[in-house]
Amino acid sequence: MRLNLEELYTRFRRHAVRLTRQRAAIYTALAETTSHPTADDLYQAVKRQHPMISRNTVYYTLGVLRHAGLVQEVNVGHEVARYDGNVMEHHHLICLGCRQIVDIMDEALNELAVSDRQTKGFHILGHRVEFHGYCAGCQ
Amino acid sequence: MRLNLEELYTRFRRHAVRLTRQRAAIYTALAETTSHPTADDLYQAVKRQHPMISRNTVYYTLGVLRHAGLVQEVNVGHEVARYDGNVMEHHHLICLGCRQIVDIMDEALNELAVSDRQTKGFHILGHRVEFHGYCAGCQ
DNA sequence: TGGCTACATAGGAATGATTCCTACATAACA
DNA sequence: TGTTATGTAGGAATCATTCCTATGTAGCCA
Repeated sequence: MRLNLEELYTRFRRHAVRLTRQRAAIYTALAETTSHPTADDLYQAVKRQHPMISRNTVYYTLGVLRHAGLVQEVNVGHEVARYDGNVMEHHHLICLGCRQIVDIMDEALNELAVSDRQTKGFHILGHRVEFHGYCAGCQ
Repeated sequence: MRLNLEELYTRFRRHAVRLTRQRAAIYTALAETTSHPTADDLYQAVKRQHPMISRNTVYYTLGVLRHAGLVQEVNVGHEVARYDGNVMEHHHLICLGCRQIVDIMDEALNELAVSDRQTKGFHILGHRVEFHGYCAGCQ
């Protein structure tokens, strides 16, 4: 997905996030990939255009974007945090071989619920599903 | 669930894990709670009986038990790793307030599958579901 | 359009869970 | 009971992430 400046400006404005060159670069890098990069992947990518950018800015920005709902954090087990520019409700396939993460858009999964007997008095707001296995290349 | 020594001995034997005082203490502490403690929680608990135990032993032992399938790691977002002595197939409720984790045993969740259109060539071996919300106390 | 001000950034230091290293101890088997 | 492979303690190292702070700048207002 290619993003132009107006679109970027509108999105940030809508979520009350101040737009800077660094933020534009970080968000664009993330929104244009489906590979669920780590903070450091993004730092390395953005550094090509912004050699002076600091890792701290990347972390701080990801935090801001996440709070604003422009970005999601995806965690595979206890590994390094990875990020997802796709904020529509969706779930993940995780390859146990190459650790790649693939999005699944599936209405049935989105509508999943726990049986009342099992909610243990919780007020449930959302859920996450991850499937583990081996991708075509790793089988 | 109370564990006696014979039972412990049988379980470890069955999974080809060498039994030591430290391992017995760590595994027992974990198997007798449903609170999904962290490695440090277990270290603190076990230290009462074994003042000389090292944190390293706790980490190393949890690794061994996990590989042997006697213990599971549970990860909530990007927080500290937590452990679960319940190795039957099950899923989790997570409280966004107090961060407690509650087990859900639910056949329907265990049998969840992705629609074929969505497997993207993956050979799927298992899945995890976590529900997020607020527990009775935190609402 | 220029100036103000609250918020961003860079860069380095600090944190803290986890892992690594290694000398000593001990469970399990013969 | 002795041997040996494996476990343990303790301290050092790692490394993703967060904290600190001086300087820079986006966005608003006159």
